[in-house]
Amino acid sequence: MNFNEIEKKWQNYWAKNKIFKVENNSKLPPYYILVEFPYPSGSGLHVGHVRSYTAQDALARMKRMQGYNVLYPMGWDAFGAPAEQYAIKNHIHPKEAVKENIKTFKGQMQSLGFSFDWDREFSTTDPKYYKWTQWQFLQFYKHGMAYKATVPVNWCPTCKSVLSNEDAAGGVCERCQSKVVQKEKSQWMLKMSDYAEDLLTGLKDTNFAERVKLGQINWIGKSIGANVNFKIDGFDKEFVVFTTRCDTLFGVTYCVLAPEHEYVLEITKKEHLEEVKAYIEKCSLKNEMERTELNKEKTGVFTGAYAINPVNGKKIPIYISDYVLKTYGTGAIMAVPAHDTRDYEFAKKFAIPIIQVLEEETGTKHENEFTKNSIVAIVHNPKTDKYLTINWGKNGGRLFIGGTRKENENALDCAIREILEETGYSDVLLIKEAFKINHHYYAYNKNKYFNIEATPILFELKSDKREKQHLDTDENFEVEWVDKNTIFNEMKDELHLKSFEYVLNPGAMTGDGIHINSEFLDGLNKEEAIDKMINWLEEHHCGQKQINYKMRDWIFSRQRFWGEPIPMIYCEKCGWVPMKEEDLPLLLPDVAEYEPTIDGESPLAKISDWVNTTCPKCGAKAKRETDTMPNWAGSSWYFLRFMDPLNDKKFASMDAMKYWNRVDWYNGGMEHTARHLLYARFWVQFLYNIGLVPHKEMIWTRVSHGMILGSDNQKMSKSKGNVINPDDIIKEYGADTLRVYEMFMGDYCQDAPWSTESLRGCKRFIDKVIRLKDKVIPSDTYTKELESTIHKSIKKVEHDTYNLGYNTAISTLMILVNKYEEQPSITKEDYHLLLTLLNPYAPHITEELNEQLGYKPICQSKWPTYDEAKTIDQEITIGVQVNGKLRGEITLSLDEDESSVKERVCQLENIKKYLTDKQIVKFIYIPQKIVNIIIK
RNA sequence: GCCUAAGUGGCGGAAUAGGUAGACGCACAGGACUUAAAAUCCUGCGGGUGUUAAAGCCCGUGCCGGUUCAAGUCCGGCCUUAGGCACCA
Repeated sequence: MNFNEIEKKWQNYWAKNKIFKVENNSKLPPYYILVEFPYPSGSGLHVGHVRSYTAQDALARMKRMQGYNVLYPMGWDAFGAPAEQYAIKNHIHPKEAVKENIKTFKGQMQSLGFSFDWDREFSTTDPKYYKWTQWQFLQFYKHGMAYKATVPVNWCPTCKSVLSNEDAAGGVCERCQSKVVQKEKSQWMLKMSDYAEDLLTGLKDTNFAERVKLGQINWIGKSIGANVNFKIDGFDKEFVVFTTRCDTLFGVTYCVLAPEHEYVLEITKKEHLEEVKAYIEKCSLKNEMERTELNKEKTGVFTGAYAINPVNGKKIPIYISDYVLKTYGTGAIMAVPAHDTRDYEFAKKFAIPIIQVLEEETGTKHENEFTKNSIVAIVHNPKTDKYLTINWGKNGGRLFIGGTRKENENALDCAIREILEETGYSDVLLIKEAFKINHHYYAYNKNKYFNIEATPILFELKSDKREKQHLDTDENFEVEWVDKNTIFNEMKDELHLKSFEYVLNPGAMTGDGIHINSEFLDGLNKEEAIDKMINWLEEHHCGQKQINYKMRDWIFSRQRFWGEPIPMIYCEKCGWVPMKEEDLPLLLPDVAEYEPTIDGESPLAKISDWVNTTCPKCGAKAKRETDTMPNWAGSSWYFLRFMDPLNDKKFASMDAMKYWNRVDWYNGGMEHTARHLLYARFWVQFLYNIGLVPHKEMIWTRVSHGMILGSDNQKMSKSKGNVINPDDIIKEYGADTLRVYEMFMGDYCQDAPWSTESLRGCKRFIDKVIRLKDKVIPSDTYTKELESTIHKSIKKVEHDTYNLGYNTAISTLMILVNKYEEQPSITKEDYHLLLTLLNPYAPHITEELNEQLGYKPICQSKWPTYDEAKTIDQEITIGVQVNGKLRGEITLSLDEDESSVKERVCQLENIKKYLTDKQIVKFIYIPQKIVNIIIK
């Protein structure tokens, strides 16, 4: 019998006997394994799907054998743009296309032997399913969580269509290459922002990987700060800015409004109006990512208007610039160029003043410090690219020129004077003055602690003109020109090094420090100053503490045909009225045209029979909402439906959900770990709050798998011709080989390129397993020589299958097979054990061989147990190092004490020669790990 | 640009909590079996040095630096690649 027949045979056995069908009221402990249900595209199952389904299938099969009631369901996420595009192109109804694709997908999945409970299958496009998606939308609406709002969207004027940022990349429509504009559109929104805090705190009730949690945290983007009110000079108006750095308010030198800010045109002075309008026009062509790119040249225009800084009454200019977004914060910012990178660049470009209000602190603070102002002068010679230093040798090392400012002397004069006095150079040109540094140090010659405010100043040497130095008697140093590397290698002084860094890398000072030029904040650090400033703002009624989230409300409308219709009706008199729940589902009409209308409305808008209806409230003529839901809607709660898929009274009964408890293990692609997961959690939390699900978090562990790339290390795509079709592989090598290979190919969480050669290696492995059958002798115990290996293998395969170590589980099995091969014969029990361990990965061939031995089917048997005592070796070989270098190895018994180990180690030939004439400083023995002898 | 990962032989990748780097597999080379090929089996396989052969020695986990008796693993800085960045799903 060939492998294709064997596979068919067992697939039929599983299906006929409903082996994988699960009941909701089992006495066995429940275990819910979920893989993201696929989007059934026209191109069929991808080898990437096979990877994650196999991995979770192995887990499901093992868990079942371990006595769990395992729910491992599968369904179809079939609404969305690709199906619609496919339908338009091929002149076939999306419903038909989806039906066909599902058939293909399901057939492929069955040919791989996945142990899904097919009795729970559904598609998001089934009216019986989307009825509940619509019903849940109505709950959002009824609880004030769904509302209409006008939001900007990418709009292609040629295609008359809304575009994603991806399709509008570079400001050009992907399909027709015309310029994309931003257009305001009225859309249904879900108030996800209300759940920002809950979505953050809920993470502690999950077992998501740390990086998955971080993804969620960053998407939510919580920042604590303040809203500050700025009055507009000459207007009876004020605007609000959100800032996380209200401690820097004294350093504000301008403000920026988003180009779309409502006040812009009103406050702009006549002579600036034209320029401002042109700028707004230009911004409307850019999408958000282009606007906020940090390394792009800053642009903006002055409005001619001024705002009043509430802390000191200073007038500051108001600009508009595209780096400020209307959708984040309040759509307006205060700019502190000294302490914000983007503001710094903007200020430099527009020659706006920069006021330092925070000084970085270096050195260590001490009691009874003397204070003074000083400079660090750095002189660069452009001809030689060297810097002027003074070298104190042993008495202080290499430094730049430093000095104390005399009374009424400014930093620049001081620096020039000190350069002359200490080095004699007199012809220097000021390049720049960097931010001041607050430095603490101890002066040995004066036996005093100092706290100085130092200004780093960069000069360029104009000529070699040099006068006589004016040195004090204790100033005993060499004047030396050195290059950059020498400075980094030899200069140890923190202040001088920091000064060098400041003058070399211009930019804002964004770190912590102590405040200066800030009246009541002077001397405080960042955190203290933020608290104090918030209090001050609240006391003076010009601002208050504010928590801000980057996460925005969910735009829930799509102007497309192939999605769940939004069950809302617009009545001239009553406004938006929800459909009656008993009238659900609101079915998608059968039509032949799915193209959007010329004004960008959903195709549904053209179907007047469908659109025109009556108001559920007053009975007057009314119109249906013609937008549909996004693809994310159906996938936000499907895992709940799997718990109770046939329920026609509820989306899922509380009893069923309580039995299954939650998703124990959720597997999906890396690309879904941020958004899909967040939407699903939001949806569940809402349902929880209105009492419809048992937990606030219904997903416990989330795992993300890596992609399978083409053999050229590129993403598989038709155009690159590197696509592998699982059907071809199954036909030529068998489903078991494909499954084993995909589990063996690499770290499950990392991308891995396809290799047909490696696949053949896995085929050879399976052939070896088959050949082992010829060595089987009848006996019901393990072969003595294999016992330890067998127990270790059970332990490792079990552990690895549960901990994403599928590749090492397979390699353990390969090692086990190699060990079996070394034996002259193996027992029936040895062989049965191997087949059982391999079964989750290669379920068909193992069942077949197992049956030939006369055992009952593995899928109806128990997982083997191991004896911990038999997994521990009585002797272990460890490495012996001398001074950390491996010089030999030694085999020790577990209970050997350190002195005996030491004695034996020192007798080793290769160790002895290192020990002669040397003294053992330290003898390190870490049992079961290493011996390290430190000698001198 | 921002966020999150990853970088180890010719290749895919192993390495529990810092303890013998390269498990397992692929490719390759040599040999056995065969009229021959395939299949199978045996041996070798990071680089250098050394030797009749070996032992041994030196270097080696993207780059630069640090901590430690000991670093692929921890810390600081950089480079490269991949994924996400709100209408692809």
